[in-house]
Amino acid sequence: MITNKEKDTYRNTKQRQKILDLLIKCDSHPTADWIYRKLKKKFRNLSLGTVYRNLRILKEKGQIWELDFGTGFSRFDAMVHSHYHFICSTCQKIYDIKIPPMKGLDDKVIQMTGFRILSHRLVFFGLCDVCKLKKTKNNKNVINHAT
Amino acid sequence: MITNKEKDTYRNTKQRQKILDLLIKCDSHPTADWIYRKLKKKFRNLSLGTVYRNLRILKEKGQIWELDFGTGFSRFDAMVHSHYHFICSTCQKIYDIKIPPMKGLDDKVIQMTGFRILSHRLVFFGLCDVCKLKKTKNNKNVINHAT
DNA sequence: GTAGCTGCAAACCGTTTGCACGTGA
DNA sequence: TCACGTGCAAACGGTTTGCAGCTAC
Repeated sequence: MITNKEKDTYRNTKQRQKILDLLIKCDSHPTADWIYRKLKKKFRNLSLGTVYRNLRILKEKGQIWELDFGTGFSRFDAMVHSHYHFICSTCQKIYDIKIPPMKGLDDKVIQMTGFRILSHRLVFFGLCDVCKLKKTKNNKNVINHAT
Repeated sequence: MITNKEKDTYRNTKQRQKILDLLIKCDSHPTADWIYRKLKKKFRNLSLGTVYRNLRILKEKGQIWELDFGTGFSRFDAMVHSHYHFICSTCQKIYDIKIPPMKGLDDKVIQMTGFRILSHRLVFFGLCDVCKLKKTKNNKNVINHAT
């Protein structure tokens, strides 16, 4: 089985560079469409298909991550060093959680399973500050609001 | 903000019961379509829309989980007690990882952020036994194969 | 020169939804 | 009784893809 990842004959195109630049610059986790609309302003005839194709290539090259939190669409992230995420179950905002990555976890699972573990992804769910405050004000009887 | 979760006037229908039974019985993580095709055999005029609607309701009632691993479609799981997952980056098979759930993690993030943390989800990526073996046999020069 | 890339638009496909009818409580 | 649920089919929307022309190397 040969994966695209092994290909290394990628060209340097303006479009791809702009997409990567944007992802590095902004510290949020944009969707493909957001990236498209943002770049479209300067790059008048950019197409959404190109954005998607390049996001896939950048992912294959290991320069970005694709994050899927079950919201129905992907988000992309250029912070390729390991970090974790928090999603507010109410406002859906995504925060980076800067716990030092737990390499020991991988080792634990390697021992248990014998599999080769390459990485892990850890996502916390709950209520962010703003929503927590709103909640206690407006609706004191609601206790559980997990996704 | 009122969520569907607060609703408790659900009826007991044959369809919903069958879907839950199936999810409890099978220890894999089926897709909506798999559930539909499985139940369709006995339940001749079951519709896919009904399966989706009931999966959403069961999720709202907290009886099942919806798992989204970025494969483009959701998987469902009736093991509602906390557990973790492993996905083989090559064959895409999903395994349950039976590490005791780390409640301490939530507390750590609560301290860091002040957010209310309700749960977390931990997914490991790598190569399962079978694919690991195939890989070392067929393609010794390929080192990295992370998703 | 040419393999890879782009813009465009249509196709794809998992999921949702509107509607008329059915059914559990 | 009647609000909730169902089957059916069409719509939705994020993503992919076929194609002809373009461009990095």
